[in-house]
Amino acid sequence: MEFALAGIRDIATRAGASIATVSRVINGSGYVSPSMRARIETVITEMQFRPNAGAASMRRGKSRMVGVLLPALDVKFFGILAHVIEQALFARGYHAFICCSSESPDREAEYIAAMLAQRVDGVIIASVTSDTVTAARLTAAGVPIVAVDRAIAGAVTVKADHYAGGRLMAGHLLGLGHRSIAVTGAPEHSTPVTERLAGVRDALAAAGLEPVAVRLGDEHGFEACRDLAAGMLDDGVEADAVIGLTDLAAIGAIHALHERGVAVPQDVSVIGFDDMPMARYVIPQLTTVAQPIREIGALAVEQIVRLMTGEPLSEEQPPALSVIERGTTARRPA
Amino acid sequence: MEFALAGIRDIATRAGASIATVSRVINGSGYVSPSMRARIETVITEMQFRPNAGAASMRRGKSRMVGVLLPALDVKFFGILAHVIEQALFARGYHAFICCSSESPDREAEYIAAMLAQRVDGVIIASVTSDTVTAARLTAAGVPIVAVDRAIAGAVTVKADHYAGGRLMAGHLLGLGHRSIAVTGAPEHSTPVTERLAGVRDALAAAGLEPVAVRLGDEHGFEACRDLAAGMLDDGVEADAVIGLTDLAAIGAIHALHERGVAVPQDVSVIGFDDMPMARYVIPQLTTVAQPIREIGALAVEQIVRLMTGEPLSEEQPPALSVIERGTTARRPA
DNA sequence: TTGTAAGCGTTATCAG
DNA sequence: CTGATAACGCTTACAA
Repeated sequence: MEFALAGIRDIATRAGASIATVSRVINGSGYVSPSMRARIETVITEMQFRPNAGAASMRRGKSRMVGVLLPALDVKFFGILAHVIEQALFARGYHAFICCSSESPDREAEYIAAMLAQRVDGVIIASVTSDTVTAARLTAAGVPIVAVDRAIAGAVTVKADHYAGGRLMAGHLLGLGHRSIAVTGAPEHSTPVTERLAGVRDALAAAGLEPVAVRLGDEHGFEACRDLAAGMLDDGVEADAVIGLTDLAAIGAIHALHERGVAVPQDVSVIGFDDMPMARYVIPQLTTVAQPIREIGALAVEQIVRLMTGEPLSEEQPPALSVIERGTTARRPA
Repeated sequence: MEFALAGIRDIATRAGASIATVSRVINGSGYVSPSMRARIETVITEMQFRPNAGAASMRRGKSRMVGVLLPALDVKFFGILAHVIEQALFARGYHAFICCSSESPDREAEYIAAMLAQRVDGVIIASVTSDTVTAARLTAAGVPIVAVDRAIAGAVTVKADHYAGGRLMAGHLLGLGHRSIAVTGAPEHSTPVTERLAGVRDALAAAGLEPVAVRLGDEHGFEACRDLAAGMLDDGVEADAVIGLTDLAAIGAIHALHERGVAVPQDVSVIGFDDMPMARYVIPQLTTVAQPIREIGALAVEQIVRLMTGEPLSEEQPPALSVIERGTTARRPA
């Protein structure tokens, strides 16, 4: 015996009130006498009543739901980001509609359509494509949007300064006396990765240097990253330090190095980027540049909420990146 | 100049048709003459029309949305699970409403309420509490439910056989000649962890043994796991092998061991559980018991869809667990 | 302080 | 083959 969820009418009848009054107590709007309110509240809990969000949204023109479109959830970085955003949204009374584009532009477009259909009040997105069209689609519909981690031209963007992060990685190695620096990273077409690389190149150039090798790949899994570094090593590249454009790329490099009998950091230093938990799993633990991911998520939520409520944007910026010195970097052997 | 999204009426007027006809082409239901259909479709794309899902759901009594309630997204296991489930659901025409209970029963209840409000057609849940009340809440409302990873009494459950996994871990070590086996793991109150422990104990008992130590904790982060093992070692526990009830617990143990100058696997063997990507990050790579997480997610979706559509349940079971032998286990030194 | 009634944007049932 | 029209469950003026 399965019952349809109770409706506002059922509550009204059972409590001997009108649906308007019930609505008032649900939303805490307008006056309701204490006795009436008590009676209605009792019935509501008795009948396990939950106002139909779809109906409310339709009537109200607001869904209190925000779309969150990320490339993946099974990639640690985005898993954390999704988690932070979801929790922050919830704390402010919004629900997250989380979707994974799987790095596919088509998929991304389909999800944008779904979000439009759900009448989300706003969207937080780490867009696969840096083109403006998906953003335009949303803005045309009057849906505010904030880009996270990956910028979108013309949209409010919350992200770390990956370029600066690149400079930090190179700078740290340079400060340790390294001069022959190789770079590996993936996925190749991700803008954050590209920006970090640019930072690395510029910092090196400022010292009159350039990378002894740069190896980028599309696959960003562990095996792929290790193979990327392995290929480089087997091609005879001689480096006294390697920069992983992500922590995983760095860890892959460590494995490739280890398999070839070169000691980290005694023979070669390795530095990563992100400071994901995995950075501490390897022995010695990975030196890396920490990205303030939780603050980024929180700020993205702050901005979308302001956009949705019409408040002025926050001037706040995510905290700067910083080098976390651990065990995989050392002064260049003399 | 921001426009409200177009409605079905706008389309109807602009195409010189009735809303009923427009509805027909949207849903592909009933007959519509080709010419009319073409005209309407043009207008729909021109105006970027997206039918309001809330309204449709209200009218239809089906939202094509399923709630997915997990303890977290920033824990790799659940990140992967969420990803798999989301993609599988999407492929079948459903949208996922993903929520994180953060291991809090109260939070879980709030999300159940939210899902009820969204009128989800079904729920997939890895429940924090093994009690039946949250499930009952859903079933009372006629919402089908499938439990994933963590069983719920009376509900369709899709999970690995953690108990068997525990036996596998112990069995592998026993087969290698180890006799003094210690166990660490977290979070302590998670049923999968508890079940694995039971499997370990039983397999050991069958060999006339019992763990030389069992250290469980609530925190399941890296530091916490390492400290757990460190405490055990510092208390003078002598083991020739340690079982990590999760990969992270195992990795924490490896670090604790390493810090104390004991070599893995020469002096002590270590085995984990889950076969998360992290198992391959450590050197040597972690021997572990692989859990068929993607298949579990896919099967959970299969079952909830059957429940929602009234089809009989699938008899299929998730594939069995298996030991992935890598570098952290070795025969007991003579 | 509470009730009546008019929608919100769809879908589905009838007629035509 | 197409068009009125009645719900669906709620919020919100406007009355009482």
